[in-house]
Amino acid sequence: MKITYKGDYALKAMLELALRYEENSDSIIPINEIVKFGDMPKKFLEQILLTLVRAGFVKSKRGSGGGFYLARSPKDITIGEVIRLIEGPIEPIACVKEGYHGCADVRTCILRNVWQEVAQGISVVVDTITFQDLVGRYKAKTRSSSYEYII
Amino acid sequence: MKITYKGDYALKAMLELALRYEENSDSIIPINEIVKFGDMPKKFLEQILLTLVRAGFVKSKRGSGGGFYLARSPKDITIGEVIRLIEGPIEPIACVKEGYHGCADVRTCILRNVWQEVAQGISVVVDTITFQDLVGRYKAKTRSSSYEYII
DNA sequence: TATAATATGACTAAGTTAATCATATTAGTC
DNA sequence: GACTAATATGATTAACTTAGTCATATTATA
Ligand code: FES
Ligand code: FES
Repeated sequence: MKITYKGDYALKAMLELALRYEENSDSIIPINEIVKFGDMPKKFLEQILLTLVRAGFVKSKRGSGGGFYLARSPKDITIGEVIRLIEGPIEPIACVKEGYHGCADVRTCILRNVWQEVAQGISVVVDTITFQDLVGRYKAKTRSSSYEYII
Repeated sequence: MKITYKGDYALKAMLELALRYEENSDSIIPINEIVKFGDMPKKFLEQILLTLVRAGFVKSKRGSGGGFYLARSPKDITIGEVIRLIEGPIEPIACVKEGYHGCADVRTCILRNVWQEVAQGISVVVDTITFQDLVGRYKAKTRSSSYEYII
C-alpha cells in the first residue's frame, strides 16, 4: 500500500515531460530541467528515465542538445501504466511470490478475493487518469494558487 | 501496493480466531492451532499476535491451556483496522516520510490528490469488510468446494 | 514442582530501496 | 577534427525493511 520514491519520481518526470509536450510536442527536455522540476537526484532519475525509455513511454536524444521527450501523447498514457512498470502489479497480494505456496486449498482462500477487490478499487483510479488529465489538474492548481498569492 | 507476509499472516490469524469465535466465543486457541491453520512460522506469528494483543484486537491467556482469542466480536473488526495496524496507512504516498520535503509548493502537488483518491478506493473495500464477513465468505467457499469434491 | 503455554527483547540473514560512481557513447559546436 | 555537453549503462553501495530465529522470562495449570 505504498509508492516508492522511484515511482514518485517517475510520475513527476512524466508529468514534466507531459507539460512540455503540451507547449511543444517536438521539444527535447534535458535531464537537468526535469531534475529541477521535481527536485530529484539526477543519477537516480537517469535510471528511472532509462526504464521509461525501454518501456516505450519516453524517447531520448543523445549528445549535446539532447534530452528526453514523450514517445506518445499524454492523453494516451495512464498513470496506471507507469505505476505498474515501476512498482509492479497493483494487486496487494503476498502469496504469488516465488517459493510461497499460499493456502493449503486455494479455493478456500478468501483473502485472495479481497485483494482482487482492492486491486479493482485502485485500478478504477489509476487506469482512468492520463497524463493529460494530470496536466489539466496541474494547470488548474497553479492558476488558482497564483490567485492566492495575488490576493 | 503490496501486502507483506506479516499482514497476510495477521489477517489469517484473525480469520482463524474469528472462525473459532463463531463456534464458541469463550474458546481459547493455542498458537499451534493458528500456525496449522495458516501454515505460518510460529515465532514470527508470536510477534504478530503480540502486536494484535497490544492493539486490543486479541486477548491472550498464558500458561498451560492458554492461547489467544478475539477481544471483540468479529462483526466489530474490519480488515482495514488490522491492515493499518500492521502495514501502516493505506495512502500510497511517499512524500509524507521523514526528511522528505515533497514538492516545492505543496498546493501545486497533484500527485498527492491522486494518492488520496487511490486511498479512498482501497478504503471502500477494506473498511467495509469485517471479519464476520470473511467468516461468511469462508464458510460459503468451503461448502461449495466440498461439493466439488463430492461431485 | 514440572510442564505447557505465551511474553518479550535481542539478534540476523536476505532482499529492497535509493542512491552513487565510473565509464562509454553520441551529437553538436568551434 | 577536437572539444564539449549531453545521455547510456553497468557496477557498486549504504541504509532500510522484511521475515524471520534465538534465548530467556513469565505465567498458569496439572
Ligand atoms: S493467501 Fe493466497 S491462496 Fe490463500
Ligand atoms: S509529492 Fe507530496 S507534496 Fe508533492
